[in-house]
Amino acid sequence: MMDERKKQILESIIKDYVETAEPVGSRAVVKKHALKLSPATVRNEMADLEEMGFLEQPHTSAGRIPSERGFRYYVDCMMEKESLTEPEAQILHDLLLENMQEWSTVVERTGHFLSQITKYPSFIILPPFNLSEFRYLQILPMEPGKAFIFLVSDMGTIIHRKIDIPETIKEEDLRSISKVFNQIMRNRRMDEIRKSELQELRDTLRKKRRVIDRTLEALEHMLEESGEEKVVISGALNMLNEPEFKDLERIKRLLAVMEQDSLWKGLVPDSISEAVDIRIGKENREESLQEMSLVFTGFKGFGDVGKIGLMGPVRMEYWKAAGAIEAVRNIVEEMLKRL
Amino acid sequence: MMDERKKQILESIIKDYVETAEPVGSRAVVKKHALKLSPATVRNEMADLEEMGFLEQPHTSAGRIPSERGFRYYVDCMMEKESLTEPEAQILHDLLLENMQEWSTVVERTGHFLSQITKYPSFIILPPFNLSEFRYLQILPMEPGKAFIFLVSDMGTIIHRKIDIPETIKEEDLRSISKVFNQIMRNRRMDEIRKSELQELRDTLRKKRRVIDRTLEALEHMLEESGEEKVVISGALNMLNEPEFKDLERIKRLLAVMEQDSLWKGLVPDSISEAVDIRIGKENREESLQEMSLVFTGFKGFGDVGKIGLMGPVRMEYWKAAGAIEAVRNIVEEMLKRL
DNA sequence: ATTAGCACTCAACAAGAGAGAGTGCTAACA
DNA sequence: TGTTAGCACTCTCTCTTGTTGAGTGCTAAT
Repeated sequence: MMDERKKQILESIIKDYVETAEPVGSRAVVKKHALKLSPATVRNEMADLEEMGFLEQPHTSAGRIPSERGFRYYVDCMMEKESLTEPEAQILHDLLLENMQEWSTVVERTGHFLSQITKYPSFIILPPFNLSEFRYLQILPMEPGKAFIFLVSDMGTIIHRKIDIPETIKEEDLRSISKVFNQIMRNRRMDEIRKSELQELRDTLRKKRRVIDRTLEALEHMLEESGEEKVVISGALNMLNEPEFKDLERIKRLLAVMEQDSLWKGLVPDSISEAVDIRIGKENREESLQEMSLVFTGFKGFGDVGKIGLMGPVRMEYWKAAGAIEAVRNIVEEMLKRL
Repeated sequence: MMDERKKQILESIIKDYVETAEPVGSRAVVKKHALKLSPATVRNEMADLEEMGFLEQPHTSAGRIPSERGFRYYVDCMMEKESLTEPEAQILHDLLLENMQEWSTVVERTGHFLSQITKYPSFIILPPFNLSEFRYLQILPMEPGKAFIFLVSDMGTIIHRKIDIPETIKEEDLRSISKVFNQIMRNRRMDEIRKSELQELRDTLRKKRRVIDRTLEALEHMLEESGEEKVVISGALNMLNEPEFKDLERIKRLLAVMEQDSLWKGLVPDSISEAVDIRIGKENREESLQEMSLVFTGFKGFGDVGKIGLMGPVRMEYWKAAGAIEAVRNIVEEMLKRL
């Protein structure tokens, strides 16, 4: 059914179409790839491929373009990921393993890197904070009557919040309160720390009621607030260079999609890991994503998985994107392990 | 030269043009404002206004549109700021004075609010951290061999950094080190803390050399890094609804401008305060901003001034924008004072 | 000083005429 | 039987042309 020659022709058409964004005709296929066939033969094959659903015609007398099913077949059965070039890999390496002080800058740079080398917008979805491990809580006095609570996770992420405290309380007291909190909570996963336990704490430290109440309040608040995945999109502008987004309505839709965090958060974590997941056009559940493709994968870290990926038009260089994503995933995971 | 009637006509044209984005003709001016004049008379006046440089014609036989000078004249001599409506003011009030736990969310919400009610993208430029007052430094031990430095400013902004420490050192020691740092640095402005003083510190605490060296290193690093203004842009998408940005090239330029932080940082702080500053089209120094207008003002806070503003097409509702900016500036300043 | 009238200009839109690219089919060919 | 040349046909794209309508500037009348 799908003999070698058909494959070759399909590949030709895909490569050509991805590059030019124009329907490709039988003549072009022969020329570009120096086939020892006449256009007429290729036409017959193309008719077959169309019947199989791998190609389609925008109108009777244009060339063919690959259908989404065509891309899917190519991706599944023929594609080979294109790994990063030597210099690209080097840059990535330097970028991440060099100066990894702040987690937020790492994310920023990684996203930047991805969109730079692929020319597609990248997205990174960080897992919710409350699934990480708790490491440390500290209450620090500030000006009279005020204190800061710091909550530190294993990854070095920090959230903090201001609370009111009685002016009479001493730094010593705050320290001992912190200590008790820490005994219970140290190295627990954030989402395991349930309200019942917090209640228990409240009993243990009955004496310093005021401070403790405030702390617990703040803590609950922090845990709630932080239970959100964070979405970082980089290089959104790249998408505007793709000819499919030359019309205003689409651009608006596209940019609206990118601003809508909730949409990304719902991205199913299909990929248990390892594999790079590819969603082509209508394969995306979310309607607003159905005019583009996603290439993404999960990465282990933070005790949970985050997601990292690229988006592009359906006509995207899946091989390059998949290669880049894979490389970045590996290095990020390695980095997180070392930490 | 600029009699009452001319003003009235100029205003008509501006209002009309701002609303429709179409050149407005003599007929329209008469109709819309029920003037007791014939189109012909208005035409004569318009010819005068054009000669004065306040109007221009896209081509011989279209209506007139206000020139940038025309807008400038209007803004300077005729415009009245339009204050927020009662419900708008209420929302703003609730938004800011309600839940002001985290400074970053305040900024986010303020920007959001501005762009929501005006339909223009808003920008907020936060002053560099190192111009705020220093409040507190704390070194906290983490896992063996690691510690966190926290640096807290008067505004509650926090920066932190991980450092390596000898495993042998005790929490006690860290605390005493923190204490010495605090004695020197407490309530100083960040930019006053010079390297010479840090050197002095190093001498005082000669014993715990290793930790102190690391701390100082990190501190220097933090002070350097934090010396940046931060730019937050909100509601960028709104701009795409303006008909002047219906063409792709402009959109790209526009979005590129918004991504380019450095550009905003260079925005001269012309406004000593109080006044709302308006830059119309080519009045902007930066070339990439010359196809749009800015309405902004400084706000005192953080011991320095930040900037807050709106951007729009030259054909923008300056009256509304100026009113909104003023209102927001006032309430933000009040908020910062209370803190 | 204002206005009516009129010829003139120019962008925007629609219709029509090629041009060009690509197809599908048929018949010839190896 | 698979491949190829030839050819009529289809459809988009582009360029041209004509038409319409809004708006102007000028002149002469009020």
